[in-house]
Amino acid sequence: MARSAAAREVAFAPAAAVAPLEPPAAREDLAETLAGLGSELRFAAGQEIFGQGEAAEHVYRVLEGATRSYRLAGDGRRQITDFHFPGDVIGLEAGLRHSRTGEAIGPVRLQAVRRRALSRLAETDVGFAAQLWRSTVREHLRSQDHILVLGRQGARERVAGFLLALAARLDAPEVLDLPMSRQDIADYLGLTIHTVSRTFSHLQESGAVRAQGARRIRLADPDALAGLIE
Amino acid sequence: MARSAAAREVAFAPAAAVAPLEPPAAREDLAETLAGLGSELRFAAGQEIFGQGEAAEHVYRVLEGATRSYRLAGDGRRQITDFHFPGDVIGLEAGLRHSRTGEAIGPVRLQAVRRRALSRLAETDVGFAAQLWRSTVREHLRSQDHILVLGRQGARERVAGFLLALAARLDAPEVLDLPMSRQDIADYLGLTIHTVSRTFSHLQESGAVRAQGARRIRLADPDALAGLIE
DNA sequence: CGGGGACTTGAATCAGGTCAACCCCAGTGG
DNA sequence: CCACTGGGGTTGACCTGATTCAAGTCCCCG
Repeated sequence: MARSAAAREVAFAPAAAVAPLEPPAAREDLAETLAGLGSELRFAAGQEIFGQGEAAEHVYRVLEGATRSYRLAGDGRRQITDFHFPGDVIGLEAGLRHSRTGEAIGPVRLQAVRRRALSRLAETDVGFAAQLWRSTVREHLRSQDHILVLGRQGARERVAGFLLALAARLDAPEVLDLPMSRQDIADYLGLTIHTVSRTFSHLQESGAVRAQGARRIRLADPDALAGLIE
Repeated sequence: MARSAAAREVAFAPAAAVAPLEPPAAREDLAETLAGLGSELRFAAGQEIFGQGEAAEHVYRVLEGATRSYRLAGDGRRQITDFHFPGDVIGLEAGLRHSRTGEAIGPVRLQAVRRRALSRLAETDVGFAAQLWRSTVREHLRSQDHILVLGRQGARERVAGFLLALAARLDAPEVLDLPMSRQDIADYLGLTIHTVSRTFSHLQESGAVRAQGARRIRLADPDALAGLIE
């Protein structure tokens, strides 16, 4: 998404260059606001944090580790909708129930905040309500990007884009430590584990990437990766 | 989505059967609230209502006709993210700019509401802020469904699911009048126009569907269609 | 050091895309 | 009234990229 982000820069133009359309109020982040609230929790690798269909009683802020959110189709097919990292807020719902399942990828440290507390805050504090809304909108924009990827890109583009997006998100300009398995990546990108693996190999052969074990990827030539997209 | 909706019924269980987790306050619809505001507009077939990257100065409520929202990839590839029908609110953004382009499919009648008016309302009326949020969440849930379709379903499933969803949305239990072209459907489902056309033919051969011209589809056997999904 | 899950790789297969021809029909103008 | 035109849609033949099936190899953990 380094590239996708660059594309968006063009499409939406730097904010600074545009006359402000509204006061930059309530611009702080939801995660910040949550920082003081709630209690700390730990989950081991693979444990479920919340389940699709369960009552949504908490919201979680990721403190350490990584998580995945997914939906299951009627048969067993799994579609991972997103990965989450420290600073992200997960499990936020407007309805009564969780629309997806959240799981720890590795060991995870979380901060759990009662949904009730949020509701009450939102009812009195307009700025907080705006934060909730913005947070959902941001998630929605990420989903739209995801739709574009799944609807229109080939395997090369998907994997290259995934690596760049992850690097941007983890602030890892050089070496990327993937917390998730190949199967996770496949279920996120709408591919099979085989195609993902093969594509990694191709990227390595082409010199765009150098692997040090399956989970440690050096982005040797980010421009080459970016060139594969579109 | 008649089927997808049925699936959700299972996953999330009927709300009535569950102890209420929060008071059913502010449950009314955003579109209702907007009803009084703003002025009426008309667009001809194919006209752009708002463009990706433009300042988001209005929100629109569809009164009559159908619209499509899409994003363009770097090259020309188009991904339609959603279709909209009377009662839907389109062009709602939290940021300054539109993240997608909105176009009239056929002649459309809209009601335009200034974004400023919404912002002001949201700042004073907590219930309205909640409506904004819920509306975005609903959109986001639709996107998640879309992601599942694009990531995990084959052409048959996509087209069958599309027809059922459209029928449910238009309250057309029998005969479906498609406002959009085959190309639109293809760009929504992440397929080519050829595959969509072929798939329609297959559905017709199998008796699930009967076509009366390209745009008028009789859902002869909805259960058969539902059976194709998953 | 051994076992087993995670990962890789090859060969065969297939779904969907590409290329190309054609049909259908509404609108236009002679 | 009819021939022409052009856009939308359908259909066939072929091709290709991703899946499937089937062995392997690697390496992490006990």
